[in-house]
Parts: sequence; C-alpha cells; structure tokens
Amino acid sequence: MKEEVNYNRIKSALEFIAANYKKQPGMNEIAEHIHLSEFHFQRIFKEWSGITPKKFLRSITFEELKKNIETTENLAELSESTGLSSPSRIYDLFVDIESVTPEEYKTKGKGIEIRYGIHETPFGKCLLANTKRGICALEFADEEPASLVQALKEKWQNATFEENQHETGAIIDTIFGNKKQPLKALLYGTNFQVKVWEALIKIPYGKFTSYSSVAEMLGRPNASRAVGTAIGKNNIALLIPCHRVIQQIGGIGGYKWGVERKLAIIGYEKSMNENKPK
DNA sequence: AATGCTTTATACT
DNA sequence: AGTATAAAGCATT
Repeated sequence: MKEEVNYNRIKSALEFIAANYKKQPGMNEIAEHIHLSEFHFQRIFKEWSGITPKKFLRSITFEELKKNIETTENLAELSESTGLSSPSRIYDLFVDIESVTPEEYKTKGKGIEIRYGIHETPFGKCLLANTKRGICALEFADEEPASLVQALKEKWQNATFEENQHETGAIIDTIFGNKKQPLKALLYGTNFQVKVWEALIKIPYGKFTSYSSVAEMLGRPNASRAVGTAIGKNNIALLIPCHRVIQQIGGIGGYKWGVERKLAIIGYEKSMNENKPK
C-alpha cells in the first residue's frame, strides 16, 4: 500500500474540493491549488483512489449523493430483509458490534485490556485500539498521534494499556488489505449514542442517509441535531460508518476527523464499488 | 445554561 | 429560484 505516501497531497486537494465541490471546480483549478501539474495530479490521484479525479468529483456531488440517500423506510426494509442483527459491511468484510456493559461504562473501562498501535492508512495516520471483545477505537490523526493515545487513556481511565503494533497491524491489514475476515467492535457510550451507532451499521456500503433519517429510525424525528452530536462522539471510524451520514439536502455535513477525510472515504468506497462491482 | 457532524421556516437578493 | 439568518429541537456537559 503506497497510497499512504500521497495522502497529504490528496488531502490538500480534497480540502479544496470540500470547499468548492458545489460548483464543480475544473481539474486545472485543483491541480493548481496543490501546486502540481494537471497531469501529475491526475496520476497520483488515480493511484490513490483507483478512479480519475473527475469521476471522483462527480461521485461526491450534490446530485450523486442525494441519489444514494436511503430514506428511513428503505433502511427499515433493508434491515428487515437482512435481519436486525445483521453485521455491517465495510470494504467487503463484516463487522459485528457489541457494547460495553453499564458497569464497565460507569467504571470507565475497569477490567478491560486494551492493546493499541499507530499505523498508516490511505487516510493518514491512525490509532487503532483493540480488546478481547473487539476494536474499541480507530481514530485518524493529522499530526501527532500521541494525543490520540492520551485521549484514549483518558476516556478508558481504568482500563489497562499495552502497545502492540503487531496485533493492531494485523487488523489494519484486514481492513485495508484483502484478507476477508470478520471484525468485531466494542462500543462505549451513552444509551442514546449506542443506539445511534447501531443504526449506522445498517447503512449499506456505498449508500448514505441523513441525520434526520437516523433520528426517525430511533423514533425521535426531531432529534436530528442530537443525532449529529452523538455521531460526532463515535470513535471507531470506518467500522461505524458515520461517514455515510450526510445532510438531507445532499450537503456533506461535518466530520470529526475533517470534512476532507469524509469526502475521501466516501469517494474511496465508491471507487471500490466501481472497481470490483459485485 | 451552553453547545453541536441539523433542519425548517422566513426574509432577502 | 437561490442564499443568508433565525429559530426550533434534543442529548450531552
């Protein structure tokens, strides 16, 4: 995986796209913005995402996003046909979720052993933390991942920690490589938050939903804003597909790890769809 | 009491 | 018709 090398440049391109995607900037504008020739830009972009910048851009436009928004009814139908406890699919692999017991939540992770490591991904550096019962954190860092480790320890104050690049590295390979192997995730949050996250895994790969649809699924049609904050509290990127929730009108909405990263992931998923359809 | 990965209603170009 | 503001709504700190 050498995509990582270029993520920083891709990232600045995406920043530009994020700021201007509504008006469909030309390739030359984007290339200019990251100080690369149009040609070279296309090349590294293709290398990173597997599709041309133009296609990528189109896939994240207003109309395109809107077209793939699943309404509450559709999602309900989907989860019914696949069974309520159906695992989430991500990059061709399945994720099973479980949440921390109320006791563990109250005691801030007492008795839980966490192994963590820092790794390179197509979306920049990330911190991955694992437990016996599943992955409990997958967070992206723009600069020093050390602060993420600190935040992790603060959150799970009474858990034990051990750095184990080897173990977490294998998981990274599973997620980004081609080893098909089911994954587990361990959720840690308030009742409401867990419900929201559970709802998210029902969004199929390559599809989107809106904050208000999620709110409806929970039976609180007007809680869209609360849903937004709950989603923002999620700390298991990708596995809990919070990047598949966008604004109802097709806007991109916010993202905990940067809007440009959200676009990157969305586009990346789309390109995976195109590259190996079915 | 204030805040946020929203949404809608209203008021203006 | 598009775009800027205001206000409504709700879990969390």
